[in-house]
Amino acid sequence: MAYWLFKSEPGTWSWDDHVEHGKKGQEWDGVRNFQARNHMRAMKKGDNGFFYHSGEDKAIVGVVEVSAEAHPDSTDTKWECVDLVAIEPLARPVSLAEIKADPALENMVLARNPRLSVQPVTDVEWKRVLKIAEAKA
DNA sequence: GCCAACGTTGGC
DNA sequence: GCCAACGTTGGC
Repeated sequence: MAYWLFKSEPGTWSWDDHVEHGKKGQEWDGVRNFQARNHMRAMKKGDNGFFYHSGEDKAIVGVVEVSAEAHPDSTDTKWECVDLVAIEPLARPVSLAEIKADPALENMVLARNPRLSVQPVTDVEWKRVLKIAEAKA
């Protein structure tokens, strides 16, 4: 099982928007970046990911699951996307500042390159973020 | 194939 | 609202 992180502006597409789509899944469309696309191609059905809000929130807010592997983006078939289902919100959002302040997470892609819209997350980082959320909930 | 210019993103 | 960083594009 691999872990990922999906970044979105809440004004454009928020966690709440995603939850409303329920269990049928939702295309993670609009990605126009080669690195991000490569990460999506590597995803397998059942992989988990974090949902991160950029802009005002700057925090990881929820957990999603890959419900369909990479396929052409219906908004632009030259690109590809995966489908995601919202699983559950974190016990409490974990902010970018907290991630940067945690020595165990300082090498997270999110801290080093916040502009990449789809990122890999290691097992260690995944567990650490969940622990922080639960510890301070 | 390289490199400069440009546009976009996102944190501050 | 500003500025720095990054990725992409296009000219050579």
